[in-house]
Amino acid sequence: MRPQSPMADAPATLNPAQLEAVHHLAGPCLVLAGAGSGKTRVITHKIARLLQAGLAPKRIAAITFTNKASQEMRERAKGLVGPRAAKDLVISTFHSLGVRMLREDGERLGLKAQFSILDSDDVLGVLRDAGGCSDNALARRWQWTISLWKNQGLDSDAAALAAKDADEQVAARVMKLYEERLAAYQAVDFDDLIGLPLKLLRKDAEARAKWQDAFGHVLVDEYQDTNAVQYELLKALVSHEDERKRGRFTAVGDDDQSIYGWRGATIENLKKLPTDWPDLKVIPLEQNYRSTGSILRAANHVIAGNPKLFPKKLWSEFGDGEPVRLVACDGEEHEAERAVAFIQSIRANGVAVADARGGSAAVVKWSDFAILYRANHQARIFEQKLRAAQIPYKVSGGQSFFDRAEIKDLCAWLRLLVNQDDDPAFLRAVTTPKRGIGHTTLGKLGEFSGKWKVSLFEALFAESLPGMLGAKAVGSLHEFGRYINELEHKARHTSGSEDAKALLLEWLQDIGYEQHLYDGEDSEKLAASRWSNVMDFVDWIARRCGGEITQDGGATLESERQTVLQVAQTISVIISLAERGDEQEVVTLSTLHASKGLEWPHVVLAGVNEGLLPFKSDAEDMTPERLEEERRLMYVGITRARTTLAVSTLKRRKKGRDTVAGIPSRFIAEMKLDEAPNKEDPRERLKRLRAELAAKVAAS
DNA sequence: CATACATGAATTTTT
DNA sequence: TTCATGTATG
Repeated sequence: MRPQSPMADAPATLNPAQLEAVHHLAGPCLVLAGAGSGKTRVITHKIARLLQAGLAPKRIAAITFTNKASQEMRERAKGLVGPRAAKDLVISTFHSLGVRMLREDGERLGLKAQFSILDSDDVLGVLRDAGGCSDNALARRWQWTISLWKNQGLDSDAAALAAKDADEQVAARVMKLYEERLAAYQAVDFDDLIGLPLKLLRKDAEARAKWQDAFGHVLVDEYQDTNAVQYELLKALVSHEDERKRGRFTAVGDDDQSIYGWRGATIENLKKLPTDWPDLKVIPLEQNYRSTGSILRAANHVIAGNPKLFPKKLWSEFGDGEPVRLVACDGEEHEAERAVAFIQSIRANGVAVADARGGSAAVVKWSDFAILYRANHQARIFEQKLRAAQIPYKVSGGQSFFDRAEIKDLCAWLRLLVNQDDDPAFLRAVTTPKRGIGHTTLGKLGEFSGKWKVSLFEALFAESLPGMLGAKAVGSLHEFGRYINELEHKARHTSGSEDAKALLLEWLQDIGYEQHLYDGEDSEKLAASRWSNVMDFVDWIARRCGGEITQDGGATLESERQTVLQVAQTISVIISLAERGDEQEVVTLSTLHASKGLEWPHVVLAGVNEGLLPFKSDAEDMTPERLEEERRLMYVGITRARTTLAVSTLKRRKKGRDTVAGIPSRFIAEMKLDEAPNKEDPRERLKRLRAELAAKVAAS
């Protein structure tokens, strides 16, 4: 899934610290996994070790924070222990584990088994309603405050006591009403998915015994991101009555990468661990398999400014590599231009600077680059400059419109119209919505197409097909084929936004897509939102057919009127580009937060200025704790880079209409770049690298 | 008075 | 980008 395999350069065997972590099975274990130290390897190998020790797969729980992380971990585990065992491993998020516990035993708390889960829009609605207010911003603040309280394990009564000011008093009163509504609706919010299972384990001895027995070992990834309630839940799960079965868990995390304090994560959970578990085994992983010496040194210097919870210092076997570059820019626009220039120059000189470790990366790909920044809005200018330079990019987090299931469904149809030999598109279209063509029929069809080297669509109309399949199956297939042909004909001759829209709506009507969405989702709301995406998609196509005028980075583009089929062709191109492998050949733009856990050969840290990083808000003043978290954010940013790191600051900054002086972030001085013992002349360096590369090539 | 459009400001994000 | 607020127009 990731652009780069995180452990591409890891040795085949585990290092001593990793081994120790993997083999410590009996008691509680805290693995302090520095950036790039092979944390996922430790977790998956430990899972394998537990299986080897005789634990059943379903008794091993590995808990992550995001579904994506879960999926990735299951994939990694599968590669190590095989698909069979991997299938039964309990690899899930805190929240989905909570859902499971509540679905099975929620009734013990008076929650019916089919309770509903409110998403954050639902919650906002309930809060607006309960608080009698139409101000979205206020309701959001309530939502925020209430969620933080719940993350600390407070209910509305406790919150009323904890409320610091008038605003919070109000929030606590709204929270009381909110709790009553949720109970009445038999609904829970995301925070309840942690809080209620904890309540269950505390209140109900039977359920406690059941769940404590369910898991023989619990592994928690990104432990530094846990909030108070999540830790209590973990504790409850592994606090078995039987002394010999207590504390069977492995927490894996890095206090230096704790960057989610603002949403309730607490480092207290790390501090508490040694006291709560006196037999805790603490294992630091300090060898880094990712970055060059210069980059690690800068990272270590920066993080040295924070008080130490557990001493830890990253080191690596790689050479110093290139020094960290410092780029002072004349405003945001200039910064973006410099970043683009940085990317282009490395790509052009790829061979020379490709890999300071003498790696074999002869070609530098767009996906080797990332531009990281503090706040989302900073992405805008970079997008503009990248577009101008014709460099493909993606903005992280921004889940592409085309990635949504409903849009992919419809794109499959459009691709099929454009190219009837597109077998994957055929398979998706023919089964979406279901039209009585199942895997048996498709299997036969596939067999046939394989034998005669024709596409599935061609196979459809083969004369010998009725001999292989039942009359009913052949009938459905022919009907589908006829419909595709008819649709293609119409699409070829329809243009103009009005007509295009009519055609598209007629098509959706014909295939019963709206009904399909409502049938497929158990939540009506979700189905409705999917349908509204579909309508956006239809409008988007229709606009394109009408020959609209678009603004793109200042340039006005007037497109011709297009037929529906022409637009479908454009879409097909976009899709096939996006689908070529999982790995998109594009530059990544990401916030520092969203970059955690990822890595790139070449990274630009942008906008490293006082006020932005560390971030200063008018509302809150800078406490030492907040500054420390900002420093960890800088640390996370630095440690994303493998070989080249450019840190850019603004000498001037736009603020409103006027430009103000930009002050470089204090973190820049903290990197102590001037202390870097890399005094090599750049030309000498280039020579040396060339020589090393030549030696490598000669050797292989 | 209501709607439309422009302007400006902006933490960070998952379930 | 989005979201909210302000101005101009009907």
